Amino acid sequence: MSSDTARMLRIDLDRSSPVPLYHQMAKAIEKSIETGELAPGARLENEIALAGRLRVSRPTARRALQELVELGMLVRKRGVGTQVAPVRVRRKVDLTSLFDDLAGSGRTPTTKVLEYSVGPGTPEITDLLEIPADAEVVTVRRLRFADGEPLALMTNQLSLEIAPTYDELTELGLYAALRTRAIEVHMAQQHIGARIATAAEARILEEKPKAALLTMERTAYDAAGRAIEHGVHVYRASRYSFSTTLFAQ
Amino acid sequence: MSSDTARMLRIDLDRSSPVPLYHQMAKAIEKSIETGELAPGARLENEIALAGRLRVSRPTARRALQELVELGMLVRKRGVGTQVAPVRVRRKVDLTSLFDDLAGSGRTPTTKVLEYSVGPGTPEITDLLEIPADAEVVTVRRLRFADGEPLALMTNQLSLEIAPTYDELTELGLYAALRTRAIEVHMAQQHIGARIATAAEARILEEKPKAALLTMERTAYDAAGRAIEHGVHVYRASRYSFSTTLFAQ
DNA sequence: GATGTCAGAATGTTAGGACAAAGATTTGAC
DNA sequence: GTCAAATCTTTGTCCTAACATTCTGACATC
Repeated sequence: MSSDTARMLRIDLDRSSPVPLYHQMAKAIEKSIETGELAPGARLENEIALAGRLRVSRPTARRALQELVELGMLVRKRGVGTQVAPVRVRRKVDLTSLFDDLAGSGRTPTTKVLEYSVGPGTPEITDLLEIPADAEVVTVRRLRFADGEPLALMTNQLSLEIAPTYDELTELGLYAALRTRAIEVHMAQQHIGARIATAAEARILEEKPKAALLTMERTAYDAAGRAIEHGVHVYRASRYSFSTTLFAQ
Repeated sequence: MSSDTARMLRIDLDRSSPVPLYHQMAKAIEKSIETGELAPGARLENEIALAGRLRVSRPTARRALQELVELGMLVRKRGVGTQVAPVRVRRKVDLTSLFDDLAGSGRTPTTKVLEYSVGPGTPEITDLLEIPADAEVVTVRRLRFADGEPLALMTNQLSLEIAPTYDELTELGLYAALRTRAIEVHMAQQHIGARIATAAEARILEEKPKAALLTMERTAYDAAGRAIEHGVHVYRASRYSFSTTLFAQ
């Protein structure tokens, strides 16, 4: 009954590292789970034994386990112990992964910049970006391809002050270009909807006239709550859909 | 300089309550933030002073503050202190709120059950629900209205063993009915897309022929990772869109 | 006047201990 | 044999204490 007995993990801690001990522990256990050394349902040692064996205090061991509970990888019950959570329950939180999930799914993303213009913003956009009404706004329109096939038409607007240059934009993605300027997106609000393609959109996206499009409107903010960017994206519904994993509470 | 001085919050702790002290503290501070007593950017006392004043240990105070940091309501910096986060950065994580956000937005949701049938499931659905291939499956088709106007057509399939009765379903929502049977949805995987309405869908939803529909396919799981329910929903894109708030990392 | 150094202030990490609460198991009474 | 009480195991809460790290600002130096 190997699934019934607690598993003794081999964990090496580097006490001279600046990485906290609890995080080293958490990463080591996480790795054991991902490699399958710890199967779903497997019981871990109790925290006192674990702490004793690794020569750390119980709070340190607890914090490591807690970190994994919050990631959904472990489940703990009083009087029972700590078990590895079932696979499906442990996906990480839906991050602001933009388009580059394409690369992750083995497709090759490319981009064509259709427009890069600077000018005064409409009242709507200066309001959304929380900049003065007379401030200059950069408008970027890009066509995104996957394996050479058009997939999405994206219009983004940013304050001129933080906007990447045309060259930066073509070489990196928008968010990657912003990151080189130390602008990090921390949070975004999105609205996802659908509508029929206009004639121009259908032509650009190589879709049939009046095809269904998936639309996404996003405003991104940095950690201080300042608006960074507003985007209106339309995707070919025949080729693309959003996948998310949601958690209760 | 009231925004420069640390704010002394009045916090009452009930030490005879079964609610942990750190959680009582966190809730009290959260309330102060929500009522505006603590404005965004306001500095809190340092954790040692806070702990001393409330007669709790520093770890307890830290844990309370940490809870609020994870909710995005506080920002802490070493050598600086603890500040209230800007408003927009602190929305809670997108929960599995299903349709009942309608009620929250002031519209009146009603439901008409179009179909409630029991029978053997297709291989696809028994596979998704992880039940034996010859198991019986309940199929429910419902039409959802907001303020009397059709909004969505939802088809849900569940194992017969856990399926609510017809009566339960009409009185409560699907998830509420499941909850009365102690079945809690913990996680769901969703795919959101778009397509053109079929003639039948357009008629039922009172849309124009070939209107754009927003589609959502969802499989819901309980905390143990068991599949509970699979649903295929189509929404009138002219009347409905999904709103989400995403966080990096 | 610009720059480097240092002290103070605040949070971050880690230790070790005591007791409480909840679930599982064993024991005991009937 | 069955049910309830007692016990054990395990995690949850809370405490005190010490040291490390980082940011800020003041001071001194060049």
